[in-house]
Amino acid sequence: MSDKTSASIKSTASNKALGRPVDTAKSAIILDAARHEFFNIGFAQSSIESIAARAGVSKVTVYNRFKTKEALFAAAVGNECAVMRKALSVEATAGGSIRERLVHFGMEMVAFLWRDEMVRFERHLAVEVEHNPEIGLLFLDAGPRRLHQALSHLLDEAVEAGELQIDDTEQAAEHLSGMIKGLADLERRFGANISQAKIPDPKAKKRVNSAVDLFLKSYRND
Amino acid sequence: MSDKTSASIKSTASNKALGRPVDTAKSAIILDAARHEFFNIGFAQSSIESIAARAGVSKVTVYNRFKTKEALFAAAVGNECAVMRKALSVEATAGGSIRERLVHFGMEMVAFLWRDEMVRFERHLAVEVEHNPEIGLLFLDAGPRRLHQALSHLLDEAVEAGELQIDDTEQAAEHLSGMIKGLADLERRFGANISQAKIPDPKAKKRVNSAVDLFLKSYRND
DNA sequence: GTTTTATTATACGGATGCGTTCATTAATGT
DNA sequence: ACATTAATGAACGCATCCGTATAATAAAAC
Repeated sequence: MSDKTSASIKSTASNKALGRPVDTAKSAIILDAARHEFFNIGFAQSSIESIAARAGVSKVTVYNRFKTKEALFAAAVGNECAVMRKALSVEATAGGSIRERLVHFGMEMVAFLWRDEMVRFERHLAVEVEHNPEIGLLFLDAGPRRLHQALSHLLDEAVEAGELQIDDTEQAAEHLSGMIKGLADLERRFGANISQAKIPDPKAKKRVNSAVDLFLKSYRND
Repeated sequence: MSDKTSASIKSTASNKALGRPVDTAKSAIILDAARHEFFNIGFAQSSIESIAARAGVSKVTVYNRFKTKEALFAAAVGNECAVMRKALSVEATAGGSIRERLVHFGMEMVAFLWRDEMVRFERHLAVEVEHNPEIGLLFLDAGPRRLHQALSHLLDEAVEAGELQIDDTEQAAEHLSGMIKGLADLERRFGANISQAKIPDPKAKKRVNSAVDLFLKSYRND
């Protein structure tokens, strides 16, 4: 992807490229501007010109880094997914009782999903998946599947520690995360503007707690 | 909405309107064509001209019935929601054991949600909600909230019949439907093309059954 | 200075599409 | 026949925007 540094095969041992060097910082700035436009007003409504303007960059520069508008969109999605990966990898659930750990996981998950940017990202991404299925898989691998693995792993550890008794931890993880999202997930995606209340979802605490209750009532080892 | 029949206040007792009558069938045809375009390729990608062509109608006729493109979209959404209401009202869950009834409900729900048209409808609707929150509420009232009420009602009846013991049936309904959708809901929205397998979701049966199992393990009255 | 490359500003060709206008034709009544 | 309204077809003004091209400027090495 970045083989522009070794410009010519016949070049001498001098690694330095000739002429004005590429401003590497600009790519990230462009991607950030693209993220802002694409996931706030959508792919079709966004224009390369406005993205370039927001990035403080010429339109031609954008085209020099990204072949086409769709390529820029795909790159922006990839970038967001990379950010998501990082955010989800820090999420090492701390100690406490199994109930506390599960509730903590659930509340973290809700807080993560109910963010305004996340809602908009999901919305605009879902539409473009129809036109470009790869970006959908990119997101699934970076977000949901990763979260699911993390929860499954948490359950596995609890099973090994003798706290829970579960045959199929992956199935159990799917059930728990499904309950945590619940009907509220639809309200999140189709309901009135999200970012009006400070708390992402006022009923989240109750929902997560009762979900964990129901979960533990069956799986707790006692 | 249809006060064009009583054209003039000063008109005589003759109810019949003057001149060529409006072809009332055309509105439905236009809405159907609009549905096809809007929910397959999206609002921005759809053009009034192509919708009119698909409907076998002049572009001007479309503008005569619907003031603007956005109004046409909103009307198409309303129409789809009306269809959804009808489809969901027929869903009188038949008899059988409580387990059978819940599994039946779950499988019907999955079959309904996993349809290709439903997936695309959700996708394209969710994006436009950002620009027009009303249509989101229209959908929520016609679909998810209605489904939730139906399930809650089913649970209420089972509680009254002594089959289940539940404090908060609405919360319980939310948990059950959440488990039924599970992680697969995300695969549905962001995964590879849906309509390749005949069965909507190959793991649906297992997921629904285990969800009902977990549900009944806590709430069954025995 | 010169050379080389990156970047900008500007303009262009080509296409699309909304919403409107106008003249014409079609379908009803009287 | 006539009057009246619906609907069509075609064109228009206006705007947006992708992707490209061109001339000028900026930043580095020599």
